[in-house]
Amino acid sequence: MNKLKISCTECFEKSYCFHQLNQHELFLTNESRVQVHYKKGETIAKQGSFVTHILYVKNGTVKVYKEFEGGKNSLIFSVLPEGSLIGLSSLFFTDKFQYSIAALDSTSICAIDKHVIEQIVKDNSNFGASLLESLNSEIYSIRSRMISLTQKQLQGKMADIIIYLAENVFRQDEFDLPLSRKELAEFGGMSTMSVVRTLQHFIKEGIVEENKQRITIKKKDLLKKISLEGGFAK
Amino acid sequence: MNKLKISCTECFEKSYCFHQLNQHELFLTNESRVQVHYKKGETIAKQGSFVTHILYVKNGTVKVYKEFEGGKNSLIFSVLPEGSLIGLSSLFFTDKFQYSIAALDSTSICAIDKHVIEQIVKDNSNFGASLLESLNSEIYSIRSRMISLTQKQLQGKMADIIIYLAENVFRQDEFDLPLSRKELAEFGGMSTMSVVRTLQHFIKEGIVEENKQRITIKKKDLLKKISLEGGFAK
DNA sequence: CGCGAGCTTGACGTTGTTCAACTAGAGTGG
DNA sequence: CCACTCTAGTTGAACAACGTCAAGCTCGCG
Repeated sequence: MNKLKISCTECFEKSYCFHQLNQHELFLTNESRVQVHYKKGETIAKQGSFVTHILYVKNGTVKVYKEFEGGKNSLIFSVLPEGSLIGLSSLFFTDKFQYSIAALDSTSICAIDKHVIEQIVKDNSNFGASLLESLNSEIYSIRSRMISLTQKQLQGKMADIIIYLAENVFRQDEFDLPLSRKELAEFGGMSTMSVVRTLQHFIKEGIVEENKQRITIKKKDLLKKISLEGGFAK
Repeated sequence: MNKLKISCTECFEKSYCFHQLNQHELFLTNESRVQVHYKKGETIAKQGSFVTHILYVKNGTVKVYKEFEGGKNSLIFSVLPEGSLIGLSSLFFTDKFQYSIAALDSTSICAIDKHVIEQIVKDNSNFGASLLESLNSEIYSIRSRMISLTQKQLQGKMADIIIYLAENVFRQDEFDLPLSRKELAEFGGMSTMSVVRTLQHFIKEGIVEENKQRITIKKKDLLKKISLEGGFAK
């Protein structure tokens, strides 16, 4: 039991929100906690099903996405690295997942009972405040993506995606791309073909390199410039 | 003083979050409260300036929008009716407005000191919980708009805008349109010309009527169908 | 009565998608 | 170890959607 508690404490080191919890509260979350492992590509949560738990990405990478009728295309809202919490946006709001979640890599998830979290919010207002901060950061991020998707041309969107992955997900300019061309398209609100062409263009220009799955950003300044100018570069 | 307190209580009747406040807390908000009136078209807050207050729309209608370099075009994130709170998404997060706010109608705003609100969050966790609910509702709404703007064609987007205004802003199928064609375009992520054409098409089909500024939805089912099918109707 | 801003319309150009054919590489079974 | 297949990626050409340009219109207002 004590061992579990320590484990839970370590688990939350990467998540700022949980720094607000005291020992007792960590004990409660730990009590209600279940850890599950997913392989690349597996569905973690399905849009429409019940949200009984808040999910913590212990390690791995996941995508949050909306599925549409017909089943073919989707819209990926976010790609999240380890240390992320999923489902906060259902707190006090809905008991159904509005979106689906899938593993992009081999991924470990800790599931914590949603009611336990909601109860802690009511007991510990600092925790609530830090959740507010976290959600506001999420709102800011969604709106930024919305600007990218609605105001920019292909090259600008593509640049934004690469910058997003480098800065928010992997935190370095070289990383293994966990998304297929099709998924990149669903992330950028464009067609698969356009992703291919735009990426190919970036590679030919020496802006990025691709080696197997490994992406290296070679000209970050130029990439940022393309992002700003929406793709009208030159 | 007592009179002011009553006024503040009434003022918040439309805003669910403030139901959580006790008499003392309502007194505090009231103490720090300033009421300002804006004419149609006036800027209430400017992107980049300091957020010192949370704004409550006492009456009127406002738009929240992102301005871009060059100054010509913008992206309207939301159109908010009376009873809305603006600036919640800056709580515990940023001290600058990320976006601008302007009056679409003759509008009265109550400004409440942000630090007072943040303090109340720390004292009253029910208030925090209800803010979480409110923000989560906002996240849901932003994502819905994101889907509309990225996945649908002109007709689908236009249908979504009309439905949004009817259901979320005016709460009836007949209302005075507070947005110019240009603003509708900025709301739908499309060009002014496309707004004109699409609206005109809807009018010719008898889906909506326009009389002066007054919009009347005549075939709501068809409008919803167009929204669902993304504009590929028929 | 004339002016100007917002609205409308058509013709045209650009951007990005679709379709279809082709290629490369990974996994499978003989 | 080699076909064999299957999927993901690539490429070009035709096409559709949407934006841009330019001109004319309407209506409120001085």
